[in-house]
Amino acid sequence: MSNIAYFPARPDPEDSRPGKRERTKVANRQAILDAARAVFGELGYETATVRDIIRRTGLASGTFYNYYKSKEEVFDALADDGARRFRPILRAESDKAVDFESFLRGAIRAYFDFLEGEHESWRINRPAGEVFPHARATPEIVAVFDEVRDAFAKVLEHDHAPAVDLDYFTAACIAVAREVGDKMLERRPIDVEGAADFAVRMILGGLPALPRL
Amino acid sequence: MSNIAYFPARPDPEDSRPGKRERTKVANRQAILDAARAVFGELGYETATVRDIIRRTGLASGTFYNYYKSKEEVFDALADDGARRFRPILRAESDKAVDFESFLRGAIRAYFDFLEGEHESWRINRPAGEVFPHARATPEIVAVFDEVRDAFAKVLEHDHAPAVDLDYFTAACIAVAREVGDKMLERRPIDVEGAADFAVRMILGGLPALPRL
DNA sequence: GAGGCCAGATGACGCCCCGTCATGATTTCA
DNA sequence: TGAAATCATGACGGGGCGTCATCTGGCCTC
Repeated sequence: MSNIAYFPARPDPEDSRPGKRERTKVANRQAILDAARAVFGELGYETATVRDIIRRTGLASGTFYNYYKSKEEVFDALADDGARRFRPILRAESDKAVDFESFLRGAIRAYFDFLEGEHESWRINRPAGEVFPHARATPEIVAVFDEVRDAFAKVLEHDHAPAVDLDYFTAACIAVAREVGDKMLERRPIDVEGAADFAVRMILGGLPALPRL
Repeated sequence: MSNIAYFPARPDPEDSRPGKRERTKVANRQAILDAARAVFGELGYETATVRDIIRRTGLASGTFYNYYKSKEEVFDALADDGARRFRPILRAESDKAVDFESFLRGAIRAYFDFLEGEHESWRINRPAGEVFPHARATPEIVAVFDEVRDAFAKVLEHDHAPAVDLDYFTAACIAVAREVGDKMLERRPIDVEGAADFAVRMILGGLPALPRL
């Protein structure tokens, strides 16, 4: 019975983690998010139920509602999460860009790379014809949109480009990126470079033709 | 008791309409469609229930299922209906177009006019934040997309324009039109001409810059 | 380390919507 | 006119939803 390392319940003194209470809360929230991603991937958003999600976590049904109000809210949280992870990437592109073209190319390339990565964790075994609702305007998503518009404004001004309708232009660019990105994911092999080139050229060519304000 | 006009149950001999059975069927189907449009407009797609729709028609709940399998199917029917009404308009533009620019301008202008018209019958009193699911790929919608792509192919070839990635290009054009169209509807006053000009110029400018196949 | 407190996990419950189906009413046909 | 076909009806079983009274166990105080 020497004093070898055997510390049944001794708390680690340098463990400055929050208490167990807080930790399980974080873990539960994450577990629900993970389960939701899997269930949405397998059953599709429409078919999936709150019970399907919570069942996969092993938690009780009531527990779900301690974290999210509804299936819709978990979905938004997932979308928000994606936007939150993408934001710094976008910001980096915006910082290193020297003109509109380099920013646009960098941002679209980054978005398509991001799409390809995310793609894996979502499109698992989705029933044919099932479709995700278009992501709603969660705070983070709105922030990304705003950031794109602001970056456009800044870079275009720096280029001494003529003023255009920024709202229309931003919306149109995001629409092109989203749609071409979607189509890109449906092709085999996935050609990020080609798709990005297409979107960039289309936008870049369209810009000088736009009506001036 | 002369033979004045008193024909209790005499069928109109020159009435070549289908039998009563068929007529009420058509009427019911239409009533459900109308009710659905109104209910979706007032409550939003998510909130609305099959019962909300059928209640407005005065029919029994079971009757709904003699016509549509679900709320989703009525929604698709409404979307399909819109596409079916738009198709001849698009076709007319395609027929009278002499080159890509005139076709594009005509088609987008027609779409935006159509949007502005439809707008009225839908966006009545929608709760804030509520959103319609993106229209699913119903047969008529797919047909419209195909028609756009085919018209693009025909007109571009006629212009001796260099070959581009038609799938990407069509998707991108539709995306631009849809997004700019949406934004157009949010502005007051609604400026169809301005929005159409924006979309047309953007696409027209982008086209020559696209990568050649 | 004993005791009390309270955040939060639990799952049974009532509610409502869903889709079905046996029934009856009405039209059509012979 | 009577039989058959069609279809509107609304009651019903099933199931997901969101709540809530209850309980569990972490945390804090002495």
